[in-house]
Amino acid sequence: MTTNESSIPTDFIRNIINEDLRNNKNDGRVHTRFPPEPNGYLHIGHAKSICLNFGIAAQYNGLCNLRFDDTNPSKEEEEYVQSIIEDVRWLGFDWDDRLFYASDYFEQMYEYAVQLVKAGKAYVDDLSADEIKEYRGTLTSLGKESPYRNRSVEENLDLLERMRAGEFENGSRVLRAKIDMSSPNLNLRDPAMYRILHAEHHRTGDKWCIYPMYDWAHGLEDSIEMITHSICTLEFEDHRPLYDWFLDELGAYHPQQIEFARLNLTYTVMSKRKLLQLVEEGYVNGWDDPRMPTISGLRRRGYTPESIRTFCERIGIAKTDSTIDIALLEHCIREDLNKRAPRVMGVLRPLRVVIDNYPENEKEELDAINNPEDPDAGIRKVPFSRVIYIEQDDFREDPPKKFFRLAPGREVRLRYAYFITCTDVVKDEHGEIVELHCTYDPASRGGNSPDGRKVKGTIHWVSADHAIEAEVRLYDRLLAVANPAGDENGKDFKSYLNPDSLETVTGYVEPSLAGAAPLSRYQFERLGYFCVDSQDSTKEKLVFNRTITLRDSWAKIEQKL
RNA sequence: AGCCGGGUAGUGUAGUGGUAGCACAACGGCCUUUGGAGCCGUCCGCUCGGGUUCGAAUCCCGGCCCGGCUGCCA
Repeated sequence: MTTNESSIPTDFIRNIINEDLRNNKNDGRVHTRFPPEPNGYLHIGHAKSICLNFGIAAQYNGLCNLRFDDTNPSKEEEEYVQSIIEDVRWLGFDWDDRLFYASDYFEQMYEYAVQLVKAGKAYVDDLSADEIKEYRGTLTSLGKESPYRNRSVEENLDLLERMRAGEFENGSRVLRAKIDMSSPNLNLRDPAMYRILHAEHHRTGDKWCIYPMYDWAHGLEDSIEMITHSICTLEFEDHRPLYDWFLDELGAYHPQQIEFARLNLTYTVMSKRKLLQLVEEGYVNGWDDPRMPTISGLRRRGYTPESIRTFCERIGIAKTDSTIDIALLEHCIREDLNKRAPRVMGVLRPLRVVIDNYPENEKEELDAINNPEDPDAGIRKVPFSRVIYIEQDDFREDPPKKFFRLAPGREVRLRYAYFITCTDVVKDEHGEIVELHCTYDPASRGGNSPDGRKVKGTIHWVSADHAIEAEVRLYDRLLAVANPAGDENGKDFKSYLNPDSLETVTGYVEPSLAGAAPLSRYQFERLGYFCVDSQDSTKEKLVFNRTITLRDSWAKIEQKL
């Protein structure tokens, strides 16, 4: 991909890399990696990490690997592998032939483990999980050594071999690093390196029944791939001494681990556990539900890769725990789509309007500009006729102050069409407005006013006879509060789900939209940006997802009235 | 409580010894055939107390506050 390097703001990680480059550390190489565990779908928080790692590689003329950290077969699945590959690629990044799997290194890791055992730095422990926990001590009390801690190298080697051979049951033994049971850093109190897990691995099948723990595996993966800067999130800060210990004891190539703060977004939950819960308990329709903060959800919602990358650039990188205002994400997609999305007209909540002085059975084609932000986008024809639909919101029988749209006796402009004046309001037996009668000024064709008279409002419309019916899904924030994970009141995040996060309406769109391709994006003038649904839209029945509304300054004015 | 990390406008983020910049948000105005977009402007900040220095957001000491850590998860 092309990266405008000068536009990338600096941050403490790039500062470290600059310094390393100055000192010719790693012979001037920059090599990062994005190492997801294939146990869920990628979300916008991962995008931050992806943009960081791939972005740094691009900026410094380095490389970035895509590596699956598949060390726990009980949680990982091939489905996730595929979705992750698709999502990273969609975001615009490329790893050439450097797609790796931690599981490809299992043999090498085992050999390293044998090396550590031989050096007297690791041992097989027969303690149960509960006992190990007990022996570990607490944040304030020291741990104590396992009675198995001082087995001979020969015995450890034999036991480790038999662990691998499958002689023992799940949980009956672990291989532990022999470090320091009294370390104030709990991670250093003889951490487990291998656990016994008789489980089918999605790539290695039943070849292994012992699997490496994260701390043991991750540094080795980085080392094997000759990573220079191993960037991870803050919660691994306490693990860095362990990362360093393993690599130092082994005398292996030693990348530098650097931690940064993960992304939090207002009105959003980000943990895989919570997202999984939303999917499994049916609060949303799958991982790619357009309300989900997953990459696949954002894609289906209509977000562009560019907008997500811009967002990731603007939020910055630091070590401070922070929560980004979702308004920034929304700003980024509006900004991008404003430049590129073709404009069309669509009416979501139709109100029938009959233009009494317009001839029946007549139809004319009016010119409409495809994108005022892009002169090259050209123009298109929009059909106009005697009966049209306008938005219910664009008419008020009793208009409040500053309401510029249609009202009895008032004149407005129909976008690209004519000036019309409302002459009559038709209601049903419940007093609901069902139809408007208007007259039009033939001299105002195209929306111009030859006599120079001004109208305050311009509204959108579609021709009733020519418009296409479409299902439109109006999305709003999934969560109703800014900090749903806050738990201040001890409430579960699900109690903050927004009951109105999805409203489905049947609307009418102009005929130029016939056959619109899945995932194509449009601005419905005055309403917002909409994207053709990738799953449910067909030639016969269009389905649109609302990506985001336009900024609505009338709503603000109205609020203050 | 022990260890580790962090505190710069409302929210984020630059600035690493020369007196604080950017983005979003908010607010006001201009403009407009989208109450969109754009343009202009306004508001708002260095966690506190000492110290070093001609000079401190930056260095030192102490306090306060926030986050992470007691999986055979990652």
